Amino acid sequence: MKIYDTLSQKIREFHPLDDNKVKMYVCGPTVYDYPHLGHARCYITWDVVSRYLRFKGYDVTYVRNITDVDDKIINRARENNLTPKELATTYYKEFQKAMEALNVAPPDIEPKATETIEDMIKIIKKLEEKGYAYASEGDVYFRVSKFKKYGRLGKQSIDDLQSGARVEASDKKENPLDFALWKAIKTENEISWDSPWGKGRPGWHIECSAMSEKYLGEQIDIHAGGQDLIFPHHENEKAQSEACFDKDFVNFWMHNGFVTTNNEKMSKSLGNFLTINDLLEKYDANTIRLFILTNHYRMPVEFADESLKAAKNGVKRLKNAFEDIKNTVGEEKIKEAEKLITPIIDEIVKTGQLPFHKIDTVQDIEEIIPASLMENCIKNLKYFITAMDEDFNTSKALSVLFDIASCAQKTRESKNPEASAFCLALLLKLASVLGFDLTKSESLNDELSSQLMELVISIRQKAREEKNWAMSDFIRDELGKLNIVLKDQKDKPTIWSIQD
RNA sequence: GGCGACAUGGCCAAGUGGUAAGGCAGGAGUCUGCAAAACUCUCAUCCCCAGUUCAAAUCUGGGUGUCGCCUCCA
Repeated sequence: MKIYDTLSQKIREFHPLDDNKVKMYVCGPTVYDYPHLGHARCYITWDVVSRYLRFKGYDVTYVRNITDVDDKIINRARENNLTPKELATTYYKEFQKAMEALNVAPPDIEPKATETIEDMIKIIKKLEEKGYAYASEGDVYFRVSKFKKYGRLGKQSIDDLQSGARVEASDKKENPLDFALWKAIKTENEISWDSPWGKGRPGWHIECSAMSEKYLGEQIDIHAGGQDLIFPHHENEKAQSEACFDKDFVNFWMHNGFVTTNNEKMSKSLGNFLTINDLLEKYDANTIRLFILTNHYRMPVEFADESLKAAKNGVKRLKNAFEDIKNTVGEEKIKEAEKLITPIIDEIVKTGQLPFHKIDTVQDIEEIIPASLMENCIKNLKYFITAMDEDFNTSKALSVLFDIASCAQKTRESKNPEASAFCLALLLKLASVLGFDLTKSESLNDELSSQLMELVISIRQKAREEKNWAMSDFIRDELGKLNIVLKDQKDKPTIWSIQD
């Protein structure tokens, strides 16, 4: 598979550094406010990347940190009369809640900056010993001029940066470009830790160098985050880690594009952001995910209500495939189909070939699934893999889901329940690789409501038998107002579902 | 000023030099008591100009427009 690497600005063939183990580090949020759509885009993207790498058989260790100490947290806490820890905890919980609601799988390890201070100090000390860092009035700065490769990731030359003069000049720094590894306390009662340079707290960039090394080692396969982190954050991380460990820090730097509104980046500083909570009131996790994944992860995504609505209807189509087929063939058949297709998917992912050596399995399947349909499923599966192998082309991959859904519906109509279930099983599997859950549906949460619902349906059925269309349509319309949608089926009981 | 992107149908969007995936919306039909869902059919020559080539949305050059980074940001 191929992945675009920001450093080389090229799409390169991906090979893990160590066997099939993938070490992946994603820069997590600074928890000082509600997470917004930009965060959703970012973490959905890396969620899909980690899911797909696992689907491909890689042994992924996914680390995503939480920045729980920094200027913004400290200031915001002060404004609200809270300790930084209290504020960070509040918004960390909000973040977790949002991720769960978006069906973003938790990372394997989620370290917090405040729990990694010791490790940061170790790195800073080493950098100081090696001459890459210097202490100045209790602060410690990274000596940018000593690190020759500085600026390569962000494509900035030190000269240009210096003439840019947007960096904060300070008497404490040898060079305006030098950045803080450690910041001394200014007042006695602010949050701080003891260090060889006195009481203080870490600079922003050092935490990722430390957490990455602590949980994944000195070299990692993938380091990801939003495009806005390329410079200076990732540039600085890279400088610190490589200066400290004398090794290339990261094999593939990956960065996702922004969410924009009115053609402008959605960000906290611009105040034009839409929180995930607000969004979830109107659209569900699948819809938000489809909206995001229709765009390639490196392209900007323009937020528009119309696009979300389009995504919502798209999700409905995929979910209808599941619901229609479940109602026609039953859940048992779908489970059986899942058992049939799993070894096929595994084998194609691994070898690109059908498992011909497992003759028995193939013969069993041939008796149930028509060859042409089988061929179509395999074609789609391979197309999905090819698309995702090309730097995670989710937009292309999604077209496969729609094709399989349509295929499943067609076979359902042609009354081939096994074949239909087989397509559906493939759909569910590939959808889950992209983080969709098509099986989850709104349901009535208590027994009595369900029973009443059955009663209403049977009353309407009586009316229909008596050709009392006025009554039966009235019931259907009124239920519609409650977001309950009825589907009459020929020779089968009416089915209903709750749609948001 | 430096660096990096983007410009494809009504909207969103993929596109690896050989003749435009997919989704949404729209139109026509099948099914249905009517709906809904589903199914079938239908709907573009790719910002402008020049060049390379037998052949370009895809490569080169020049425009025009939009965005991002260079300061906290996913």
